[in-house]
Amino acid sequence: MVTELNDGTFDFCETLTDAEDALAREMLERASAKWPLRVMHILAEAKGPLRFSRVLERVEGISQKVLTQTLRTLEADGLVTRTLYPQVPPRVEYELTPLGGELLVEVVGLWQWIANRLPDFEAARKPKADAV
Amino acid sequence: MVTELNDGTFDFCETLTDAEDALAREMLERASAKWPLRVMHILAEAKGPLRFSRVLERVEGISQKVLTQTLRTLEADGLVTRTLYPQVPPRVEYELTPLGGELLVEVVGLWQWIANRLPDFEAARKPKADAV
DNA sequence: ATCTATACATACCTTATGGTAACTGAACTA
DNA sequence: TAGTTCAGTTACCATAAGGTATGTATAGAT
Repeated sequence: MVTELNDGTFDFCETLTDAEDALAREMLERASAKWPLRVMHILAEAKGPLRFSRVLERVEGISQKVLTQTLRTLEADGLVTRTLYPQVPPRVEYELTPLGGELLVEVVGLWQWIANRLPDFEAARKPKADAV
Repeated sequence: MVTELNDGTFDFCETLTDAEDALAREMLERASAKWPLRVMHILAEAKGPLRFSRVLERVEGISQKVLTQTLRTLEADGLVTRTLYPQVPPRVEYELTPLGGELLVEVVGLWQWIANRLPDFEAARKPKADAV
C-alpha cells in the first residue's frame, strides 16, 4: 500500500501485506466508530475499572444489549479487560488496557485535529449562493 | 469534553460546545469509514482529477450506486470537488480538495500507527490457552 | 434506425445494526 | 413467599446500509 499526496511528500507503508492492510483498516474503522469510541472514552475518564452499570449510565443513549456487544468486541481486540467477580449479584468490571489507552490517544488526536478545523468543514458546506 | 488517561497526561478540548463535539465525532466516523477512506485514497493516489468510471474501477468491490452516494457525501463535506463537463456522453471528474488531502494525511497517520502495532493487536487476540 | 458510451437514478431485495421489552439465576431481604 | 439486585441473554421489530438489475438522456457512429 502506497500513499502519495499531490505534493509528493507522502509515501510509506509498503511493507504491509494485503491482509495486514485490511486488518489495520478494520481496526481503524472499529476504533473510530460511535459506540466503541465513546465507551473507551468513558473508561479512560474513569482512570480505573468500572462496573457494567456505571458504564451503561455514562454512555448516553446506548442500550444494554449494544453495550454488552461493544464491550465484548473491545475485549476481543485487547482494548479492554473484563473481570468477573463471582459474587451474587455478580460484579463485572471493565478497564481500558494500555493498548486501548494508547489507541484512544491516537484517535482522540485525530478527533482533535478535526475539531480544530471545524470552521473549514462548515465553510465547505455553506457555499450555495455565492458560486464562482 | 475532557479526556484524561490513567497517567493524567491528557486533558484538552474543553472549549468545544456539545454540538461542535458531536460534529467532530461525526466527521471522524465518516472519514474513517470503509468506502470514504478508500475513495479518498484512490483520489490521492491519482494526484489529480479522476472520472467517475476510473474511480469505480479502482475502488475494489464498490457498487456504482454506493460510489455515487459516497462521492456526493464527500463533496458535501468539502473533501472532494465534482466537475461536470457538459459533453455527450457526460464527463464528470472528481478531485481531492486540499482539506480532503489534509484529512487523509491525518487518518492515514492513524492507520499507520495501528499497522505498526498490529502484532500487539494480534497478540491480544491469541491468549486462550495460556491464561495467567 | 439502432447501437454505444457515460454518469447516473430508481426499484427491489437482502443483510446488518440497533432498539425495546421480557426473561434468567442466585443469594439476600422483608 | 415474594421482591430486589446485577449482568447479562433472548426474542422480536424497525431502520439503515448496501447489492443487483434496469432505466434514462443525448450525440455520434454504423
